[in-house]
Amino acid sequence: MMLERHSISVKMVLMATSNRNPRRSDALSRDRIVEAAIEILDTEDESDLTFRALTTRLSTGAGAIYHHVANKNELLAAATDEVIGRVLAEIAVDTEPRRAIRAISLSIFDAIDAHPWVGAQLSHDPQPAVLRIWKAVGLQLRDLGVTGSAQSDAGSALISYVLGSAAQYAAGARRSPNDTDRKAYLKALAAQWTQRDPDPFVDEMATQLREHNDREQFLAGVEIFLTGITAQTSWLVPRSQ
Amino acid sequence: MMLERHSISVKMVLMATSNRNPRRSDALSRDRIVEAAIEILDTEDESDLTFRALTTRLSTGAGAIYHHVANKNELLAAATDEVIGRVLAEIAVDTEPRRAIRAISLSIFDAIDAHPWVGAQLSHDPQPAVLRIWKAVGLQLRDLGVTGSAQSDAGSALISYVLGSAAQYAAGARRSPNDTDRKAYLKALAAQWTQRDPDPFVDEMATQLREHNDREQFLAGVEIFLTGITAQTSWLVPRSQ
DNA sequence: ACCTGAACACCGTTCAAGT
DNA sequence: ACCTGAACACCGTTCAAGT
Repeated sequence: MMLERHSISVKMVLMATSNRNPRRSDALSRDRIVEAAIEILDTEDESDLTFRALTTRLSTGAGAIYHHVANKNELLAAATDEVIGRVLAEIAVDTEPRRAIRAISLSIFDAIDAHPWVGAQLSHDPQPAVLRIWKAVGLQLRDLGVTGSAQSDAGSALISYVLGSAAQYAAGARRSPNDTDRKAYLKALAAQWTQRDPDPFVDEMATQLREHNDREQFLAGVEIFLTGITAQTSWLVPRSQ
Repeated sequence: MMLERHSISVKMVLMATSNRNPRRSDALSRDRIVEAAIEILDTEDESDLTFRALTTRLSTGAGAIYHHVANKNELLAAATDEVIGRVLAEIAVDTEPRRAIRAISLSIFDAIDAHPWVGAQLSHDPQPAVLRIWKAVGLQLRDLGVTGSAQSDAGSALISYVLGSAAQYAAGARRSPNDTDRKAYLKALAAQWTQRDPDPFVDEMATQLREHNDREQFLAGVEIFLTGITAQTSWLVPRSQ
């Protein structure tokens, strides 16, 4: 509140410099808004992304943001698309489809590890980011010889698995930013399980829950998928071996 | 607004009858609140579940609800647990683990088809419903001979897949309540894909998207899983065949 | 065309006051 | 113990008014 006047003077300085350095212009744009949203989502809590927080950070009015973005949902989708797009673009082109599928899956997992809010977002409404993922996975499946509805089924299965894991993991990761917190969280969750259902079998499951490693378990799941797809494909099309 | 007075008089009638018929008592309880929440979520839009809507339906005050439920998140978790608990309890005990896993997966899929809001909820924070699902799946995997960390990995993979599919499907299903709407939605989404990325390969994917059947594709994914788990298990423990 | 910021129509949650 | 309902501290979104 007390910074209001100060932020105005900062803006005036920026306006002054922008005359000499147009690259540092403070002109509002969709990209700048999305960028600011990502910063807030990464730095603060997911609930801290409000239009009021955005207007403060961008030192502008609410209406100005609506001039570039239709609503909050579109803004969240754009932020998600930006993060996923960046991550998928970085994947090295690999000639071996199975290795490429592992790399794609893992890069999405890591992106959600770094930006937990993306995990929740990816299983919401039409997401442009999901098309990117479908294309990346689909191309590798094609190279693997999986086509037509089999490709659609396999792609759907893998993508649902990746997004499902991501969302599950992100739900916990949001409240445990580091490794120690994560372990404490899993321990508490395991205790909750055994308390809620005092059954020896649940006890065993709780032990596994406590001791598992997220990343390794995620990769184990990808392997189950690849094995399943390969086995089903080789059943139809015998390998040249 | 104008019904305010009327709802009060209705309540007074209920109070009068409750003296003679205690089973129809209007006493507030956690169960009654959860039940009312499920009704609103099923009947109206997800965003229509507000504490004001609840107080109107239960003809009470906001504070009364907070006396039985900690907050909105807990209410949503309880509603989700109620739906999933009901569905899992109905599954016939099947001696063949693979058939049982198919039944469990499908019943969760169908529950989310009937209550799309459950799909979004299941990939949020600690959900008691998720323990139920883990236990149901874990027991079948054990019967299949999968134990220890292999059981944990396989269970995690299957559950992530089921919840991921459910969330993806529910995201679309929320805005297309019937089959005709669903087809129109898929057609629009496919058109969006081809428009956003004019690539022959994306065109093929869009065709598959338009023509696929949700339920069949979901089951195809479960099959890929079962094949993968079986193949990996038989690799380690040769079948007695 | 782009931006401002007050105003609108909501939320979830709290809490003094009642029974 | 259980309930009431006004009040609080927020939201996303709109829109007349400015440049």
